[in-house]
Amino acid sequence: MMKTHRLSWRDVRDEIHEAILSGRYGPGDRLPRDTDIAEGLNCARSTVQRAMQDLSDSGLVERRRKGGTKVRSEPVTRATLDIPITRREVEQKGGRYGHQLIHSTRTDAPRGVMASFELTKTHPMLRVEALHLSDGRPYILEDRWISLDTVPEITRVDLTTQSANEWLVLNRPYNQCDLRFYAISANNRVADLLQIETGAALLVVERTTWIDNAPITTVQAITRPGYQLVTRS
Amino acid sequence: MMKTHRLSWRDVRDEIHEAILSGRYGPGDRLPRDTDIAEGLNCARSTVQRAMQDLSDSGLVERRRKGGTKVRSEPVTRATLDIPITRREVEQKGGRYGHQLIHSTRTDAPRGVMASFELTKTHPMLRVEALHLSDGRPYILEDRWISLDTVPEITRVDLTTQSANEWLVLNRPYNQCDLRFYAISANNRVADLLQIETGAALLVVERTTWIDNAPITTVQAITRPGYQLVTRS
DNA sequence: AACGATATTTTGTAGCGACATATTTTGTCA
DNA sequence: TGACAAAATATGTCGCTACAAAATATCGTT
Repeated sequence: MMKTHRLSWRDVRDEIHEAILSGRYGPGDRLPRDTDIAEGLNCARSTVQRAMQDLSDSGLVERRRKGGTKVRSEPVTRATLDIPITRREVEQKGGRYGHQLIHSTRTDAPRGVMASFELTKTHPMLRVEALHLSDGRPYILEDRWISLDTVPEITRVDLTTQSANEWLVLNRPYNQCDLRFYAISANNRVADLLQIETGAALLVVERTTWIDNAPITTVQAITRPGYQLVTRS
Repeated sequence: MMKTHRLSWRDVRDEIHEAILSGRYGPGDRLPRDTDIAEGLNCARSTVQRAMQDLSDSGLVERRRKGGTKVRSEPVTRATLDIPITRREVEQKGGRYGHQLIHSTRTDAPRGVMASFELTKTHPMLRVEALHLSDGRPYILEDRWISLDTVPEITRVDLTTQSANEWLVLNRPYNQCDLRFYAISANNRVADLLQIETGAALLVVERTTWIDNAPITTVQAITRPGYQLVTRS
């Protein structure tokens, strides 16, 4: 007796995925309900559920209670990025990490920073500018604002020894994180600090983090020319 | 009788997350095994499993069979990006979408394209340059290479009517996708096509897709100045 | 026909049990 | 001591059941 190999939820997922790719179900179409698919494939509904959840997470289908499962009519490319702490990133690429504090100042949040945090009232902050180095050469220039209300102890940290990036990641984990990526032209000051030509195109990674809706930090990381962000495999 | 509210896996996840944030478990520490946590919280192991899986997906902990669950010693920021088809993106922002074919040529893949696909042999391709417009103004300039082996029917598609971007996404779904982001300075040709100043800093999104390891397309999308990529909320 | 209450349907989630699988630890033998 | 085999252990997965929650469909009333 041929013992038919038990289906894994990945198999089920790929089966459904395949059915969509092959055009059996087009954008906007409704798929059969989980129990029917389960019966058709001879597996448990929980297996179909897991498969569907995965397809839903990856943006291929949309599920609604009672409404059933539909193929997304406007497909999206959904990608996941890993952004490690900078020291780790440099070391992973085989460089020797270093960092350099440029200055650290107490001041209230300006307009742009308040907007990043969605704040309405003035908020005391520590502004820290620092340079991350790889093999002694400038790698990333960061302009960071840290909430003194949420992270008062930052004033007692020696930011010349440990970068604010590293101290925060290790000591102040966050709940919520917004990222944005864009390009800028190096102005004279940035070019000088990064030791590059004025006007060079640079990728900027802006990150804002909160814990339980309380602002922690927002940072604008200006990368050196040629820097690339790549999705994880 | 106090009806103790049944714990959801999200509650369990948050509980564990909290335990890590509060420092009860530091980077590199091993967490108790699932069954013990389940007993401690008075829920089923499957609930803890789901919670742990989520924490593992979000990069906070690492799990290994027999090895147990450990708090990641090198934390990462993990973010998810949605990249819609360009027409959709323009319309969502309230613009009127248009596109314009610049040229379309049959030719073998050059070095860079072969590298993107990890190809070793020459490969026939269709190179398509096109401009996406928002309210009649240049929005994204794309330089695309399409595999004629994998997608031969592209030669019969009228790319002046429908953009290659849209036709491919709707007709040739992919299995695997690599993305990379970087910044470039507009050269004369790019500046001319996008109607901007030479030397402006532009964000580039490069995307390469496969189906079952067969190359489909690779595209370099050069965005107009000020363009930002934002993580989904 | 319009509205609101109620029933129905479909997905979402929790619990339990059983096995599968990967990895480490231990044990055995040369 | 080293190499290999076997046992132990923690997570991973599947099936099943029961119930919860959300969205839609239905029906009765005005």
